[in-house]
Amino acid sequence: MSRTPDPALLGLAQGWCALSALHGRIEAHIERALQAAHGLSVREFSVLDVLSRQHNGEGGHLRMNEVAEAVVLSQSATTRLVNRLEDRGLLTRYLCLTDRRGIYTDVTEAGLALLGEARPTNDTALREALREASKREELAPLVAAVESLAPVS
Amino acid sequence: MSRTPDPALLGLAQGWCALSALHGRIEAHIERALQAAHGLSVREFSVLDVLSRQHNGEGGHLRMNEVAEAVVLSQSATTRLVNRLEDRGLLTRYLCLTDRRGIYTDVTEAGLALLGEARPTNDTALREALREASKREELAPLVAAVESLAPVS
DNA sequence: AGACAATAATTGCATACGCAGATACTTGCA
DNA sequence: TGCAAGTATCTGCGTATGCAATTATTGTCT
Repeated sequence: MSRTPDPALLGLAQGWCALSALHGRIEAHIERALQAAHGLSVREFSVLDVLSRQHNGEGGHLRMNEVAEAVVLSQSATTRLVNRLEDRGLLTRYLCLTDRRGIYTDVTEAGLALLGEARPTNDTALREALREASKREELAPLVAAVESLAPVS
Repeated sequence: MSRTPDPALLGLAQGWCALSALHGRIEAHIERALQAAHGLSVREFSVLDVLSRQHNGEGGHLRMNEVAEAVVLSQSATTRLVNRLEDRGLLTRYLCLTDRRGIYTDVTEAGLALLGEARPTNDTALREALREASKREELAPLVAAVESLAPVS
């Protein structure tokens, strides 16, 4: 009845399961920390972080759809997320001059300040979540993989 | 102005970012496939999968809160998720006889059948998503880590 | 037994999400 | 110029989520 069709495939499924579980645990933990301390959701923090990085080098600013892809969110959700941050004065919108379909965003001083405050909270919560997850047998190897991702360079 | 306080910490943040992005991409891809082919969400599939495994050995059935932890979901969301599956006739609820606070669930024949149909869809979509993600430089190492998670054993 | 804390599950509420359709702008081609 | 196709963003709608409060059951202590 219940056969094991493909061992390699079973491994893949387990890997995905572990990835999903680890992601869920970390996200929940950081979400609570950021929300309690700064009234920011994980995604809001993530967007501010991405936008602040792109602005740093004064290279090319990101269009809405590029932001959406960077944080893996639908375009509609990105629109509303940016709306929220704009309403709170954390960033500003402005149209692209050469193509008025495109919309750019700048993180304001207030946004950068909040981001700066929130970053330690985020990092601490991340470390805690990883430490907690590494206690679970099925998650430990993935935790190790994440920790060894960008070691030096 | 913008200093780099702790390189190790930066690595952690990048690792978490990659983990998050990879998870989001895989989930979105599988979600579309499962939804289109079987009207199942990723989480619904996940719950059916977990429950069917636990029932196999006829070991101990899972309580609601154990299910919630297994799929990393709040208890309220789990209640409603199980409600949906029960309404569709994919599983049944029954009270634990020795502790009437606890509630157990059995996957029905229909549930097992649907799960069996959906599993190949899930696996195929997972492979596609991983293959796609491995093309992205920042995700490739994590993809490799996931793929090498449960190789043999 | 009776009171009180602890545990399991559910429900009310506000919010964020994705999909599909609508709107605004640009580009290409006649 | 004028019109069709393509691209970027936003809006309407239904649904899933988490938190906090609620209900039901069990265990403990006197």
